[in-house]
Parts: sequence; C-alpha cells; structure tokens
Amino acid sequence: MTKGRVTVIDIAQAAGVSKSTVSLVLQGSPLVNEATRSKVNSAMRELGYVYNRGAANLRQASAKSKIIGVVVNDLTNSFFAELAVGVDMVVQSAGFVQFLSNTSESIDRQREVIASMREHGISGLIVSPARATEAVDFKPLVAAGIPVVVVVRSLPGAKVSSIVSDNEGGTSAAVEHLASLGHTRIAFLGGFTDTAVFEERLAGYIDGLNRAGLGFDEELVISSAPSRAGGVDAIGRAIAMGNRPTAAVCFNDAVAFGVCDGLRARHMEPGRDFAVVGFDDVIEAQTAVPALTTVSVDPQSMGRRAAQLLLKQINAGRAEAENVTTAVRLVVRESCGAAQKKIGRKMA
Amino acid sequence: MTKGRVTVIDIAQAAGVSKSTVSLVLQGSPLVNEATRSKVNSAMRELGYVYNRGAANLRQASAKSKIIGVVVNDLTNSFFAELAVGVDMVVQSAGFVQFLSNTSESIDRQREVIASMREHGISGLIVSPARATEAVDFKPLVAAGIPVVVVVRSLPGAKVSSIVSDNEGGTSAAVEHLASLGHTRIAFLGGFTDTAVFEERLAGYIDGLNRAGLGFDEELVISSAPSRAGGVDAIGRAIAMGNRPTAAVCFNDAVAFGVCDGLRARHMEPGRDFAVVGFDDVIEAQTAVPALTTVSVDPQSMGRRAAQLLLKQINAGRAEAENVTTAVRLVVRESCGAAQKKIGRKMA
DNA sequence: TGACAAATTTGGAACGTTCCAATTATTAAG
DNA sequence: CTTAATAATTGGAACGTTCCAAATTTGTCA
Repeated sequence: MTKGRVTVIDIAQAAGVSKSTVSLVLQGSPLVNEATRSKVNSAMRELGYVYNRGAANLRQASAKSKIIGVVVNDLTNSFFAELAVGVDMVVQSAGFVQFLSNTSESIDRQREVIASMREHGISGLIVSPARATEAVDFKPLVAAGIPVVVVVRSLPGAKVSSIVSDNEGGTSAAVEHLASLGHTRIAFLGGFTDTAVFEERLAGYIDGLNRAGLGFDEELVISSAPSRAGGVDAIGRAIAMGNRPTAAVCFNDAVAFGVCDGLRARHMEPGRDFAVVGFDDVIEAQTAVPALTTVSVDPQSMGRRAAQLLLKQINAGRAEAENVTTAVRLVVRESCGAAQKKIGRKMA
Repeated sequence: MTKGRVTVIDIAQAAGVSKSTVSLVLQGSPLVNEATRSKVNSAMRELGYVYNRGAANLRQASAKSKIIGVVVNDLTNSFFAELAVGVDMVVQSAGFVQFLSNTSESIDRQREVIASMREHGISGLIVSPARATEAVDFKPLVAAGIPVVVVVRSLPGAKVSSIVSDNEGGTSAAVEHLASLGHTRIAFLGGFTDTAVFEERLAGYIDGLNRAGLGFDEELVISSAPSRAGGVDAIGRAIAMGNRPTAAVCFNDAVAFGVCDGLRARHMEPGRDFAVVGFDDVIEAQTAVPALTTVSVDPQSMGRRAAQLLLKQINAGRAEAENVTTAVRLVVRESCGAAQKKIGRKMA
C-alpha cells in the first residue's frame, strides 16, 4: 500500500505542522501547545507511526540508545535466567530495554555478542563472563566510556564494577552449621577448580572447618562439573571412599540436587542418611523433596542490584568502578537433617 | 582523548582512500583491490573503529537490521530458556543477533517489549505469547511486513506462522502407554484450563482413553498452576479422592516433578506406588530420580526450527504463513513404573 | 602508441531524526 | 496602539552510513 515507512515528515504534513514540532512532541517537550500536541498524537496513531531509534541515535551522539545489554554464560541454568529477570525489572521501569544473549561459556561467542551489542549502541553492559574471560577483554568497552558491571564471577584486574556474592562467607556458614549438627567429616563437592568462584567457596569451606575446630582433609574436596550430572558423579566418588563423609556442602544447588539423586540411587535418603547443603537457592530448592538447605543468593535481587548500579553509572556519565559483594544467608530446610519439616508454614 | 567516535571518514583519511571505498570494504565487496582492502582493515584496527549499524540501517531502508527478536512468556521456566538457546544457535550462524526479552505473562509488558523491538528495527520476531494474547496484537507487525513466528502456544486466527508441538498426539500416547501397563484410573493433572495448549493436551488425554477402551471421568482432570507447586497441589487433591487414580499424565514436566514431590511427602514412591508421566522432556527429566517418563518436545530443536522458518521468511522477503506441528515422542524412563532401570546405559 | 574494456575508486545525495538559531504568534504592560 | 516579553513554531544543518552514476586507473590487443 503505502510506499516507504511513515516518518515524522508524514506526520507533520498530516497534522499541518513542521517536522520540528513533531520531534518536540516525540520528546514530550513542554514547549509545545496542548492542542497541537494532541493533533500530532492522533496523526501518529492514524498513520501507524513507528519511531526510528536508529536515526535518533545518529543525531544525538551522546544520549546513546536505550538498550542495556546482558550477557550470561549459561542461560539453561535457572540461576542466570532469574538473574536476567531481576535485571529486566529495574531496567524496564527506567525505560530501557534489555538485550539478553547467551554465550554458553564460549569466549568466542562472547566476543561476537559483545561486539554486536556495541554496534547497536548499547548504553551499558551487564555480564557474567564466560570461563576463560580475561580482564583485557573489557578494555575497549571501558575505553569507549560504556559502563560495565560484571556479575557472579569476579574478574581480577579489570577496571569495571562488579557484584559478586559473599561466596566465602556462605560456605563457611554452611560448614559451621553442619558441624553444629554433629558432623565431623564434611565434604566439598562439585565445581571446576579453575574458577574464582570455586576458589572462594573452597576458602570459605576451609575457614568454616577451622572455626568449627575440624581438620582439613584434601581428600574430601571432590570437583566435578557444576551441574546435576556432576553432583551424581561427585557423590558416587565420595561414597566409594574408605572413610566416607557424612555430610557435604556443594558447589551449587544443581550439584546438590545431583547429590540427592545419587544418594537415592544408592538407597540413602538425603537429610536422614547424609546431610547436603547447596549454594544459590534457586526456586526449586524450596519445593524439592526434601527441601534443600542452601546458601541463599537470590539471583533476582542480584540482578536488580546490578541493574541499579549500571543505571547509576549511565546517568552519572562516568562513575568510578565499584565492587560490591552481596550478603548471603544460610536457609536451613530439610536436606541437612536439621528436622524442621513443617508443611504449610506460610501461604504457598 | 579523541573527540567524537571513529567514523568511516576517519578510516578513509588514515588509509588514504575515500569513504566509499571503506564502505565497500565493510560490506566485503569483491570490487575492491586486495591491497587497499588490507590497508583499510589495518586502519580500522588501529583506530578502534566500531561499525554504526544505526546509520547503516537508516540508509538501506529495506535490508533492515540484523536483529531478530525473541519474546518468551516465562524465562524462569527452563523450557523457554532452552528454546531460546536453540534459536540462538541458528540465528547466530546466520550472522544475526538475538534480542531476547521476557514478558512474565504480562500482556502489557509484551506490548512494550515488542514496540521497543520494532523501534530498533528487528527483521523478524519469534514469540511465545503471553497468556491473554489475541491474534490482533500482531496485526501491525505483519502489516509492516515483519515476519513473525509464534511458538509453543498457537494463536488461532492470526495470520502468522506457528510452530507448536503435537500436544494431542503426545498425551494420547502417554495415556495409551499407562493403560498398557495395566492402569485403568489415569488422571490428568495441572495446567490452566483457559489456554489452547491445555485444551489440546486434554483432548489427547481423552483420545488416549478412548483408544485404550477406558471411560472418561471428569473428576480425574485436576487443573492447577503449570508449575512445580501446582503439581504438589494437584496430586494432593487427587489422592484425597475416594476412588483414587493410580497413574497420571501431567500437563508438563514441572507439574510432574511437583507430583513426585507430593507423592514422596505422603510416603509414596513415584514409579512404584504411582505412575507419573510428564510433558516437555526438560533436561532434568533424565537425571532426576526416578528419571521422568515424559513426552519429549526438545525445546532446543523447536527453537532451531522456529529460527530456520523465520530466516526463510526474512530471506524470501514475503513468505506465506506456515503452520507446522512438530512431532513428539514418548520417552519411557522410570517414573511410570515400566521397570527399565539401568544405570549407565550410555555415557553420561 | 592508441583505443577500448575491465577493474577500481570516488564524490555527492539520500535515510529519519534532533538540535540550533531564528522566526512568528500571543500576551502583558505602558 | 505600540513595545516588550513570552510562548510556540520552524527551516536548515548535522549525524554515519550506503547507493548511484561518474571518474579514474590499469590492462589488453592490435
């Protein structure tokens, strides 16, 4: 029907004003008369006008687009999905739109995705880096003045803001809790050893052991993929040991669920026959049977905080790199054996 | 340091050619001499050039951007996360970039998100519609010639392509399988009754009952939220019945997991004391204990197909709406009681 | 060497918006 | 009724790219 797309000029013609006036209306400027404003608005509705942000960005070199990019390393892990949801909440209410991409731990894909986002003129980036990411990978971004917030995995040496959870405090608290229940052989299961997160959680594990007056036995840390399957694998190896552990703090909830699966496959009941504690507090943690005792990170609020920090930097124009570690809280449920099984404590 | 951003003109100057030539290089045109091409390329590297897609789109009115939008209704459901991953795979290898957003079942948010995507000039849209979405909501999109592929939930009356799984065939097969194991009272648990998907799966359930020569008892269909918590709730009501069922096909895997949880909370073992079959085949289905018998939809391949269909339409310029329903396959594991528990059938 | 074809390169003129300075319409004050 | 102030509107000129037609260089063949 109509040839090209509808532009401000078409609107201007239809409303009997100039394109400048239409532009003013578009930006909600107070300079324009109420009568003309509504005239223009109805013309836009009538012609089915769509704003061309590309053209707008072109002109206002500084104001940037209203996109903020989010890059995660594993979207199939519900932790990251929820993180993204948290980001989306605050980003959306600030009138921005989220541009989410998944790297599947591929550093090449990460490079591509970030480059593509730059081309589209994102005004900020929230990223959970893929595994082998280096600090220098973000150099060009910060050089270009694009605020970056790194989440979940810290990136030592990078001059960007970061939000990580208190991994060390979390596992430390978990170990102390298990010790207070009488366990003396407590394992640390799952996770790849070459990540900063692993190191931190392991350090907390050792710290908790010390606080509880228990010795550290290297044999009790068993690494594996940080997934459900990895958990099955790890608990298998733990149980095969001569002097087997009676409890475990796991690298994350996925591993913890796998550990529960593995226990059941060997006719042991998690909570009763073996205590397990997770890390993350994904949604399934509370509805699972037995409900998972875990260190609660609340990915959604982490996402919200990351988004807030990023927006602050975007608005400030040029903010200092800020490093925050979010507090973490041990949520005692059933899988650790601290019997407190009550059905329907609160409304579902 | 440098004032504005680096543009083709800066590159041209540095390389001693004209901006047109730089543009040619950018597009990989065969017209340009090898020597000049590399000269230009190194100039770009040196000055840290970033392509401004906004400006490019402005000029080439037709060619559109290289963004394809993906809108899902619940990112925290891993089914959709995996769907998105599938889309990303093919979209990425075609040189497009994915722009993923979540509506959380909010139809308003869906409108906003789609509007925003249009402003950014997406060249195609894949959407799993929020719950109350109407066919007319996509009218403006198709009128503007933007290809749309609806996935998961069909949208009767909309003139857009769609990819849905064979819901009816799936539940039908599930019921027949349970009947072949000797069950005669088979429930249908979970799901909101006001969705097309529910209707289809329910129809398949009834069809399966008929094929197996069993009668349909309305009392045995118990709806609930399509979530883990909803499953717990539904099985609770099923068990409270006088003439209780001995098996259930569930609206989806999340519900099925909830059903398993609910059974255990009542000291019944899924698979042994009660047969449960899910729908979707999310990744956890195979690692869970007991492994979930379920109708496999493979969200990832569904995502891939959706992306392929969309790309086809984008390339064709103006393709007909195509409605495909993807085949579905009953995967028999442990939760239905058909004992075939073998550990380590294949490599993990 | 001259003429012609092929291979490369190149200045504008768009694209749809915002910004600026300048113009015109309206109101208030004298 | 004039003048000044204020409110509202308006034409270009950008922004960074691609496209087109035209210009230039290079190569080929007699």
